[in-house]
Amino acid sequence: MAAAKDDSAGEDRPWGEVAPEAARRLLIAAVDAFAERGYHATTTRDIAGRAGMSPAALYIHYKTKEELLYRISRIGHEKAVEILRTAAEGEGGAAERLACAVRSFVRWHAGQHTTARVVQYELDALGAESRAEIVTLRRQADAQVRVILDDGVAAGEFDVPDIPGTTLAVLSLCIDVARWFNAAGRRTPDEVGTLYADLVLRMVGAKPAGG
Amino acid sequence: MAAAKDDSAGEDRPWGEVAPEAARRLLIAAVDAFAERGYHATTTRDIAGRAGMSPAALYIHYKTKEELLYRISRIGHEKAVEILRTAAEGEGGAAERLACAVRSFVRWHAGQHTTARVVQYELDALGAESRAEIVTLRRQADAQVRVILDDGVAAGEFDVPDIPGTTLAVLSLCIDVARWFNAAGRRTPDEVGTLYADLVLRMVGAKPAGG
DNA sequence: GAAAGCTCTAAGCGCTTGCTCACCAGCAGG
DNA sequence: CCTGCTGGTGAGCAAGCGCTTAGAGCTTTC
Repeated sequence: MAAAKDDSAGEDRPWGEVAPEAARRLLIAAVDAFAERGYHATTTRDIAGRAGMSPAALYIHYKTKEELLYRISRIGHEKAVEILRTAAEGEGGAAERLACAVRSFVRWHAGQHTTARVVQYELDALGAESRAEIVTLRRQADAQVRVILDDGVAAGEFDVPDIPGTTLAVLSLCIDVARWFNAAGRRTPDEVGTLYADLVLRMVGAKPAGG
Repeated sequence: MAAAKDDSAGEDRPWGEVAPEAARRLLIAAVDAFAERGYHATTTRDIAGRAGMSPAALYIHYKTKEELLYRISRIGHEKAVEILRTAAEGEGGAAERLACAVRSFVRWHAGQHTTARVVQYELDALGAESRAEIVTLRRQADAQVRVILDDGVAAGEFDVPDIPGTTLAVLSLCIDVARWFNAAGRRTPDEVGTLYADLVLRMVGAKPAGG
């Protein structure tokens, strides 16, 4: 059980790619605020305040409040697609790749649940153009899981009567982790990932060993 | 497969219990608006407008905008608990009851997805007291599913290593239907309910027939 | 060492928000 | 015909919103 490359959810640090330090601080502040209170309930004053700056400073680095959300959403979705692609293109049987995909995807949604919450639930606060762009990324994520299921069924490893429906369910299950995680706080992201990988293998009727 | 009483998601009409006609119209308008744009992005003028009334009329029937959300959330959660309890207390084996619970819970989340979206995703727009009250209802919903899983494991019908975790996953899967349903619109609530009931039975390792 | 360029701030503009208040139509009871 | 009640309206208030603008401090450039 070490074929499909696993780790990819843990990067150096969450928002390293955001360029000027002040812009990065603002973006992180925005993620926290959006996750905590929602996009519309968050004020630009709140974001700037959390970043230790005046309200006007925000507009030096971002044109609008919405651009902040867009940036967050875009980077987050790219990360999500990357996680799933890494798993889908990994080595090993379909079951291993599916387990790996679910494990790392869930681990990300749990560990970075504040980011994930913004990414997954504030999508329609975006304008039409930005949203369309993000939806494209989302479809790429779907496709990764779909491919694994197709492979598994073709290889006789899985028993899945409804592949599109099951794809949807698997992704849905993983995504919803962002909603409830840390409400109780009893489980680690790793534990949830392992549990969910097991549940999903059962959902697709994976043969316990070798197929 | 007719033991556990099934239907309970379809009532006479959605908000029949809301007393004066104008209050009901306002509440329905609020559900639509909250589901469409989110609680914070919805204005009282928008709600009143959808109900064909002036902004001030809202305050004859509800003290604040938050009270509207509270009323919606309360009634919705009561409905959810009722659906799960009906299934949990039905006759038949654990597998039948679990399938029934998932089927009717999912059918509600899909069919009434606009209500369900408000109920499930706008919870923390509520004040502390209201939220606490709703959280109690939510725990009751959890308990219903938990009981079915306990029964199934005790009877040897299910194979579930982690009962609390699986309970969480089952509910999570059902709830997230409210998020994605009708985005595409290819499936009926019934179809999704049936698919999900099957997936959940696999998750708990239910013996295909008789146990 | 003055000019130019960034980053950031204090102050505030125009607008929208949740909510209120003075008032009014329709309809019962006498 | 007046009275009182219920359920509605139009106008508008105080507060808070996203965002702008004039200018201050600090480097960098020549």
